[in-house]
Amino acid sequence: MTDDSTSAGAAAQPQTQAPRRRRSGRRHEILEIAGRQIAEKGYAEATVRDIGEAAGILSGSLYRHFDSKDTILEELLRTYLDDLLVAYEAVTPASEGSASAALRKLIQIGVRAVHENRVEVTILHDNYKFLLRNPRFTFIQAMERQIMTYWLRVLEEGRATGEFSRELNPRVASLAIMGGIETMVRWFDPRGQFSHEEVAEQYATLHLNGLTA
Amino acid sequence: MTDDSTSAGAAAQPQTQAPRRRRSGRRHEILEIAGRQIAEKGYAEATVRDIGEAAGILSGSLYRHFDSKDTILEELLRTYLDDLLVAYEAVTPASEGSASAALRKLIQIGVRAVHENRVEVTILHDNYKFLLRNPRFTFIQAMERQIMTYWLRVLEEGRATGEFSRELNPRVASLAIMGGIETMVRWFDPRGQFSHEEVAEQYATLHLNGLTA
DNA sequence: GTCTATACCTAGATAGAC
DNA sequence: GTCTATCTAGGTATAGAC
Repeated sequence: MTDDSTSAGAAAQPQTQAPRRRRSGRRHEILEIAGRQIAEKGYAEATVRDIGEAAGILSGSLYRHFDSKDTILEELLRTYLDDLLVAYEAVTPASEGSASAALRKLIQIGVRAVHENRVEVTILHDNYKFLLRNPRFTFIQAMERQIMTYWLRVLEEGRATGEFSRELNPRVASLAIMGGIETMVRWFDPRGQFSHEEVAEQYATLHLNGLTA
Repeated sequence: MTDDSTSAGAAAQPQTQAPRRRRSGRRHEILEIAGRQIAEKGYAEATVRDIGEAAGILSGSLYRHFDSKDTILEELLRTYLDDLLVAYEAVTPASEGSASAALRKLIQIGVRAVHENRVEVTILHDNYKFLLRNPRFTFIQAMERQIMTYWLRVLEEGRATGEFSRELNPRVASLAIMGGIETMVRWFDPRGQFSHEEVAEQYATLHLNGLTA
């Protein structure tokens, strides 16, 4: 079950034992290697033998670091989604200015995530059906629902103030925009014609023009 | 290889032997059942035993109808993409009116495909990585590239005539729009708040506003 | 913490009777 | 065209020596 809740109580914790974020070095290194393998080949297709080989050890040795292959995947995705949620959360108030400014930020965060966390976004995108059907990964749905609320809040506010068109349903518009961002993982090349900032700017132009009445 | 070119010539064809579209009934029925299984569970996860069971036969019996599991998948996707290409091809000239009208049609075709060919679109979306990495399915890339040229032609024409904004790169804009359409497979519910025609209309509104300068 | 060796399972596919 | 029975390959995971 790999339940890392601090059930035994934190009071009894001895001196130097960092309970979380142990960053054992090797463990973290293997996690990154595994992520690259899974992103490149797909979760089912990247075997534990592949991951072991890429890390310079045999598959059996992986199980000294992780309970199972699923554990590796879960750790990768949880870490990423935690950070993404924090980033989105910070922009949602939209207090500082217009809804347009807030939407621009949402788009920038999404596009940047594709660029900077390519491995995780790729894994999430390519294995979505598997992840949704697996009880172990239901946290993903919950976190994405949370992200959706941040988008909705911005679009609804823009619609309420008349900044955005009344014709457009906030949920449909959000999904249309987010879908376009997510599928970037399939074509975006950081060494191509456009940097990720430029792509974000184009997306923002397109959708802000599109939404404003 | 499944090469169905009419190499032997059509002249020597005997009377009642329909060479293509044999629609043997049972074969076609199994194909639809298999499609549903694969769309629901994922290609790797839908086993030949699952497919057989859903069809009321044992897995071994499937091989009287199809050479392999891959054959089933290939036939499903080829048929769908063939039809989709034809639909897109018909609209591309954009001769009849403005680029806006043409783009609206492209969007309608894409959205309608998600609705009417849900099984195939779902399979294509969920197993994209696998399909790209498998030499047997390279035809998919070729056909999608062809579809992309249709979109590009419309967006470039609109940009050339000044109908669409110069700031937007046609390829980036196409991908943003198409990505939003494709990911509909993950949320669109025909019995939900909006029909597929209404979703298409919203998408068209959003993106036509977004593109027009 | 890694290796050797292997258990155990499930997948796609096949042979031959009916 | 379906069933019975089974092969073979390759997957995750484990046990125990080093």
